[in-house]
Amino acid sequence: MTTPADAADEHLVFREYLDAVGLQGLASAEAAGLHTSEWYALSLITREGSLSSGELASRTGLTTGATTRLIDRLEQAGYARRAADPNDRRRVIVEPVPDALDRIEEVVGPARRHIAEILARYTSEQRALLFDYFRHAAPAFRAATEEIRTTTSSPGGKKTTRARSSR
Amino acid sequence: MTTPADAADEHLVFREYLDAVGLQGLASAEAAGLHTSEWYALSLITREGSLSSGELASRTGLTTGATTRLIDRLEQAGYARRAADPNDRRRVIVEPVPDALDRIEEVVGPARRHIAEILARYTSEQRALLFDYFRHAAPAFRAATEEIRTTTSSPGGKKTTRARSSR
DNA sequence: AAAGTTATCTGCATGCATGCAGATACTGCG
DNA sequence: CGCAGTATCTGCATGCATGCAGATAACTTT
Repeated sequence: MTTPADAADEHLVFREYLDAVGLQGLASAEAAGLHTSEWYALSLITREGSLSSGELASRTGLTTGATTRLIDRLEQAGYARRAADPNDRRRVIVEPVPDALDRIEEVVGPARRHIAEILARYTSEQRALLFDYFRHAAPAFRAATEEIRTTTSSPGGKKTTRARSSR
Repeated sequence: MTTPADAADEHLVFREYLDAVGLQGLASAEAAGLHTSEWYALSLITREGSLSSGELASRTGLTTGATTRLIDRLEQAGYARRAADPNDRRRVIVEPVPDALDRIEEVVGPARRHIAEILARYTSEQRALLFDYFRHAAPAFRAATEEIRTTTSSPGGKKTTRARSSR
């Protein structure tokens, strides 16, 4: 039965929470040597298992050229690797390097430890509820991310540096 | 009574949650036209109320020169403004522009809406618990951020472009 | 009031992600 | 087999955040 004052408070609390988590993510990414595009791409190929270069381009919203360089960086950093598509030798399949995810786990370590301390003060039932929230919130955040990205980026359509059919 | 299997599951769930939230933050920042340093700086001055240019430099880990440009960008984007320090006319005090925070609220809107849907499915008591978590987790994430930043950045000490006293 | 110290700003250079356009390699259809 | 379409890569150019070092202004001490 939240009173209006509580509602405003909840608003602020959530705002600060988002800010803090986002900042932590940013710091982790920086520590891992990952920029926005790289993190996004790595998250994509990790969740999908693997993606072709072109698919990665359209999902990230980058041109195919920029995506090639993006894959170069991910590969050089050891987070991903190129593989050949047996059915179509033009295509390049990008997949995450398993060990690399452990390296990311390292940079996320501080956050995990600090949060573990917080979680330790709750009962098992309460923890279960929190993890239930985490489980449901993750897709919600991903949906929000997509919404933001599609709203922001020009809907005109990506230049994909395709062979110019005109002429 | 979490079984080992559950523990591993919790690990993964939390990992995905962090990834999703971080990505959302990244997308929001991009939509707001804020880069890492800018977001961090804006978060700092918002929480502190105001900060001098030099303090901002040391807190962000940037040189004073880079901080000047950082403030330029924040000011031009309308997120912050410069104010004079009445006690020391050399100093520049940076403070957030109140209205600007509303603009950030906009880009965070999608996340807030999606999460609101999730939260709506819990009881008041459960929501209270979740917000209790948010309240405690925010400082924990900030601590983790500091830990990551200080661990990563070279501990040698920042070049602050100060008058080189040494010779 | 002169000298030294401190706070911020500015010019220059660098590194880097990205877009664009052409190049290359491969597929599939006729 | 040849040709059109497709997937990825590469060279060039651009924009931008940052570091570095000097410049400027203001405070502090004696």
